[in-house]
Amino acid sequence: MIKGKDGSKIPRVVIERLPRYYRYFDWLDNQMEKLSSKRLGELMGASASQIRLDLSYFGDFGQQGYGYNIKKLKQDLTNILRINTQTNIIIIGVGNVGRALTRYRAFSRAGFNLNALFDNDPSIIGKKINSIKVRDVKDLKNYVENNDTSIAIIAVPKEAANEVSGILLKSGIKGILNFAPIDLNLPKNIPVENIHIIDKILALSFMIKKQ
Amino acid sequence: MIKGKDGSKIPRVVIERLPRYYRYFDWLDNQMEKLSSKRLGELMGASASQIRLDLSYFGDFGQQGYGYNIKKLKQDLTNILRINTQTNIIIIGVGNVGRALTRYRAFSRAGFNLNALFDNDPSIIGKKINSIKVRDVKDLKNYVENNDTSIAIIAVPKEAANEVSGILLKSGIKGILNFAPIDLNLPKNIPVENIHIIDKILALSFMIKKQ
DNA sequence: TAGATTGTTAATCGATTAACAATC
DNA sequence: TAGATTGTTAATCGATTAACAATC
Repeated sequence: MIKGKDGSKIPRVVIERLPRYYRYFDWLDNQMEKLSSKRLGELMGASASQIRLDLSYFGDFGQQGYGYNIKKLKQDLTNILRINTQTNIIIIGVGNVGRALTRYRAFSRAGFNLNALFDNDPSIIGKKINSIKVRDVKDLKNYVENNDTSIAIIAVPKEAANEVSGILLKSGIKGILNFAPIDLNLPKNIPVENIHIIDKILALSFMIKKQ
Repeated sequence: MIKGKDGSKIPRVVIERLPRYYRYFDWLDNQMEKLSSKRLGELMGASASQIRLDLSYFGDFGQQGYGYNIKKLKQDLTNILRINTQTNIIIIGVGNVGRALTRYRAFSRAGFNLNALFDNDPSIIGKKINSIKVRDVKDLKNYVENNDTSIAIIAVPKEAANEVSGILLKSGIKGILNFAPIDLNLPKNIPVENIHIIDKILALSFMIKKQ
């Protein structure tokens, strides 16, 4: 269980809102010095109460009568989200999506080091994509066991996703970002975030129809 | 406001779960004939109550003492999510992410027709990507006004995202799938789904740290 | 000091789960 | 018929918002 400043459980919805706060403070930095939860709420489309309660899980960042110092809070969020720490990541599956992520600059800007790529296609194993060698997925377990790796990004077809996630689990991976359109069958102590592109566009499609 | 079978409001969380139900029924089809909400709940990691209540917003699909017929419910979800209808989509921004989406087969499998691409880079305007011509973003408004277009996918840098979404709004787009790491400033009657990859991996990074 | 604004607790709202009559 | 399972209403749980004492 994930605990906040006083040992209380932090709701997952709050954790998932944290990067959004970071985005706002990053944007506001160098524009102004401070702002209140009321003002930030107007900018974000959230209530001032929610902002104060969300942030209070992580620390006492504000000051009565003043508000939040932007530079300071941005720095605190940088630490909380480990943006200032190098985090080693790997990608499994260098098809369409995996290949695009290889070139995704935002990862390195946020402190994520892409260290290895894996695939099962003999025609690309051994080649380099964006100067990173594509390894055989057969070597995945051995690689993760012997190289510090925090997060694995799964970008394989859905038919292969559970086999890959099983290998990652056994190898001691710490977290998984899953792009395969399937729910991974993993114990709930290993954090998983899903990016189901098709689910999003289908929900959109439904909302349009009924509008 | 989006209304269900008896005119009641359908919560957004329920709409966003709908594609997931579709995935399960698609997967179960040809494996078995029927299943109960209890059994489906075990498979999905959800409560039987939630499944029955979620589905009841859209219709009476089950039968007492029997459960849900898989083929029938899959077909019903296909209609509800318009998977059987052609939906015209366009992509704005053919950088890293936009280009990958151009080759994303799952879109056409779910009934989405990618009809046009837009960018502002003179060196790619006029060229073809995956046999679709890249148009000048200056022609975006004119294109959307004169060609039936339901959904626009924004894959431009965050600095350009709000300008693009403003043009789309004025042109009468029906829904937006946004990949830019910024919150679009749009009236709330136009449905938007965000895919913030960096937010997801940062949340994961936090969860790992505190584990 | 007076005004502003925090962090936190209490009240409210909305979503999830439990219970059950209806009925296949 | 008896057992199973639905759709729906009521109870519970969790998240959001409102209120306010503390204090810069």
